[in-house]
Amino acid sequence: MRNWREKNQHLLIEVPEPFDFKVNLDYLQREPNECMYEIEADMITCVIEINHVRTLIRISAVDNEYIDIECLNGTMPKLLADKEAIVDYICDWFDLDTDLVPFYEMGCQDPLLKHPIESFYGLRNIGLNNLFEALCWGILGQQINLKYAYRLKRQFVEKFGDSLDYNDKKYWIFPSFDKISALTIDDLADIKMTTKKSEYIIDVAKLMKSGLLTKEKLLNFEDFKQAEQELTRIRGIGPWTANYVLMRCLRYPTAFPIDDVGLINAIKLLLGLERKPTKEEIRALSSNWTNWESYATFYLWRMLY
DNA sequence: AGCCAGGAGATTT
DNA sequence: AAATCTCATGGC
Repeated sequence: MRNWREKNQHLLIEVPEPFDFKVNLDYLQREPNECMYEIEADMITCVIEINHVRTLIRISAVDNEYIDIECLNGTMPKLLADKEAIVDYICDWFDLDTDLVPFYEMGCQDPLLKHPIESFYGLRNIGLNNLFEALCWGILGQQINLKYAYRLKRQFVEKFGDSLDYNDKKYWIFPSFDKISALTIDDLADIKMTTKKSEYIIDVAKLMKSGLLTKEKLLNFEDFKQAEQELTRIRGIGPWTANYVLMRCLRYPTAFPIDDVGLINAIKLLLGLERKPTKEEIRALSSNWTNWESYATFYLWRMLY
């Protein structure tokens, strides 16, 4: 676990090097319709669940040396284990335990990664800690533009999620698989995702409720290919969604959504191509990214959005 | 107005 | 196996 300490009801986590809080904050606030957290005055406010207790936290940075976590409403847990759980959550979310130096050493000589690395130096692969949320977000976002995907997510969250109120604002908690598993397609009808997507999301919720699909299980595979296979066996989860979730939630460094249009368009942009690169061309261009495919994808996406 | 969107499953060839 | 169709709505 990273070094951290408590001071005046705040938790202070030492950040790794390289890390740039502002760059990560810019990533988090790139979408105005994001509904899972609020960002104001360089502070992130959101709800996290620690041992089934909902805690409203505010995250900021102290001179880019510490990440500062304040528990609002006097919700700082008493137990050391719960404080550590908050620290763990933040380390996971901001991917603080990955040593980025080898990525930058590789990437600074890579024709595709050179520019993104210079532009977003200190950016981490910001995660989606909640597996159900990551799966829903992946399924819901298939084959639609991102703006619309964020609208669908907001509708889904505001209809089926809970929220905490603080200073006249609502802070949302992503709907639980427990709740969604009990729904029918009709319940999801006024959220305008396709009927198929509604089916897939309810089925995934049922699978998670059954206990057959857990983060622990997906993390315990030797090889990410096995985890990928475990996911793609599920209806509605193809290679793109599987790799997206393995990258953003399970954090397999070799996860690589190679068919992603964002990745394709970022490469097209960076190389100034008239047409989209083929899959074979992308394979060739990414051949030196071994064990950093996930980070490379994240940085290339950032060039577009 | 018309193509495209951070795809996947089903169907046809 | 590989190509094609369908889902379906909105962004630009």
